[in-house]
Amino acid sequence: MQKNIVTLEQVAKVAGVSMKTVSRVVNKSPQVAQRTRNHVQQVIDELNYQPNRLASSLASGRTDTVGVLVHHSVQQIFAYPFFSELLGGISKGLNENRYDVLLRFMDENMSYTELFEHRRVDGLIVTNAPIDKPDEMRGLLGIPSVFTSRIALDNNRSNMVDSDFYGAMWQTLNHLSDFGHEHIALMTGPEHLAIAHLRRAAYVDWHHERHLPVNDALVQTNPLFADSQMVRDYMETYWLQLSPRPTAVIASDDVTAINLLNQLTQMGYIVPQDLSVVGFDNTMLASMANPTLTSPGQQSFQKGYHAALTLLDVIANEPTEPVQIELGMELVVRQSTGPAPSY
Amino acid sequence: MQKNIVTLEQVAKVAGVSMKTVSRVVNKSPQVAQRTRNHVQQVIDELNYQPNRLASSLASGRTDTVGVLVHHSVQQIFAYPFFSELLGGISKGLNENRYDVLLRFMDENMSYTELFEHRRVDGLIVTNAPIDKPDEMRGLLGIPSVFTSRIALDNNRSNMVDSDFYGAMWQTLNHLSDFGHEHIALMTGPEHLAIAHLRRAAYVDWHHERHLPVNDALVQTNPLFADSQMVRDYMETYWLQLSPRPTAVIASDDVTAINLLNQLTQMGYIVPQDLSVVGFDNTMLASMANPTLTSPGQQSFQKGYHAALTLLDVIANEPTEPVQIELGMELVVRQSTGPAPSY
DNA sequence: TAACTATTTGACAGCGCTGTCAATTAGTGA
DNA sequence: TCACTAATTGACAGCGCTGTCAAATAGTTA
Repeated sequence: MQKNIVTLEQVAKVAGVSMKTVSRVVNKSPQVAQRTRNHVQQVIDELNYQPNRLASSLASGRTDTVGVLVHHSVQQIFAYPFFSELLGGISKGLNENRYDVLLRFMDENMSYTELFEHRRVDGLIVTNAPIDKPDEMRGLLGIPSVFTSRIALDNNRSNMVDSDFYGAMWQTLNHLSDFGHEHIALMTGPEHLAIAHLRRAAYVDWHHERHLPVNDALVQTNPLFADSQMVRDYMETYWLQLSPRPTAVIASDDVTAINLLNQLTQMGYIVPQDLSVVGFDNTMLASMANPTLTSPGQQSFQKGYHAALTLLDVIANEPTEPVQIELGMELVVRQSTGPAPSY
Repeated sequence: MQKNIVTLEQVAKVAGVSMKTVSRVVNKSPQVAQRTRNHVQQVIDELNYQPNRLASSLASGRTDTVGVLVHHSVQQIFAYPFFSELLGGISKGLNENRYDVLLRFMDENMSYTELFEHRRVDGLIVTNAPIDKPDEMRGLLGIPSVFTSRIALDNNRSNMVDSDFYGAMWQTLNHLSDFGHEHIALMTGPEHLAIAHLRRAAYVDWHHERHLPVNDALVQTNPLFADSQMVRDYMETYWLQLSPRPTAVIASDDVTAINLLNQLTQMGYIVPQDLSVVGFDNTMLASMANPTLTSPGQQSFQKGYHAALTLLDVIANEPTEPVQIELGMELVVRQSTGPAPSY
């Protein structure tokens, strides 16, 4: 039942040329005489020849494939539009250059470098890199790789396409400040992601610059995509019980913010009259929420697209200096933020 | 600068055994004496040997990789949680069996079979297969493949893991009927997807069974994820202008339904008092909407998971009869549906 | 036409691994 | 200890392609 597989060699024999010439035609090498090319192409079509890409890659050392690694810490990653858009952008950037995506969801005991070391890909794009595994991440610096987030808080030599979270926090705080908010709560996200640290740093710096005191109780870590129960607990501890009560909350992400909105509604509070709520990432969810959600926007698709192009550049040119791109974020103001209530 | 690459041969030489024995150790073949295994493993570790999977695949004919093809018709596919969950399930099913995912977003001139014919994957999972390209889809039947939707309306010999859309429509209509709705509008989705036809068929059959007339004006195709403008146009044509007005709308998907909700709110109508709205797929969006959305739930993660296992089964056992699995859907009732208004 | 350059083509040795199957070694019972 | 079976191991020929580099051919100029 095994179908007869047509190889380069057979095509060459039938066409009466060398394998190398057929190879040139298949790979659209310009240095083949037009007549020869036509003739060989015809034989290829007749025999329905399909090149074996494995053999080709083995011989050439190129796979035209890029590994995309997704860190497990974000179990529900897929339910979050940000990641989907990012992957869409990566995919577009790669496809436009005839590269493919080998997708891998990392779990605890997977190696970040394996895909490359086993020669299955020419390079790696790592999303959601944790900052608590510096050794593993640094192991990637020796191979063509691009991160879509910081892998360490200090400057490092990774190729990186990231968003300006620090600036986004600053914008958000200015916006809330303009509305008269003085006690602003911040849900940073989990410690093992750089965003948590960047947000906290921006928050602290912003307050310092204005000579405002920082109330530590208002700045808390939380898991991404906190569910209703978590959000409820959070509210009860860091909103209802505190005095003075914060008048605004900056959530770690849009899902957490929306769960916050829903819990507040259920508890009989009105947003933004009783409390202003800010999301993060400005995913499609922000405009679907009710009230619609103020949220600083990450250009997720662009981020993925640039990450792809950057990696291809790194693969092709092996730059000696790390390529580090920071994409701007823009605060999109919607209904969930408003003037601070005067308690 | 080229790093010294360690090969099987070198390990064999250093360990003083044959290449084949090293190969056996690497592949965890049971037929290696324990002493030998230990010794070879030690050398492997010392030299930090990394197998070249390309060479291995070329020689063995197995890639341990599966291609996942996503049809382009759904540009925004990635912004829709359903697909993300599906991919998550596929990935889990494959990873558990040490298979990897090669992801490809199809565009007009990509071949569905290429990845397999080029020997880069052992099989294919096709999501969102269109029904208007029967030849291309049937070309896939000769190779190990699984579809996560129907590729044709008639019975066909594809391996398939699908959801019971027909049953879901039936449940939804019963639910609306219980609330007294008699004029129910249906947004089927686009013609080139099987869901549109299945929904329409269920809708018609349901009405026939009850000897109710079918008002063709109420059953309209629409693009998936219809945006605000489209939804507005739809409303103005098929709701406001019709007499009698439909009292409920079954949308093609949750995003369309939510856009519908938002437009209605903006136009000053109240859901479900003025109009009941039903989504489709019961994605995470349904519970985030306000009012929360009644929506028949596809087990998207499970669907992906089963598709993966089915494909691995097909690859391993080449069953002669097509494997066709239909997963149940369950209507999740929330706030967006209620008693029919009496105009 | 000769002499030279530019363009095309081909021979062949790998790329690094696995399948086959025969050879060797270890284990067992009498 | 011997004969026999079971468990281990190894030699070698590919898998199907590309890189290298030399050979052949075509094109150009004087």
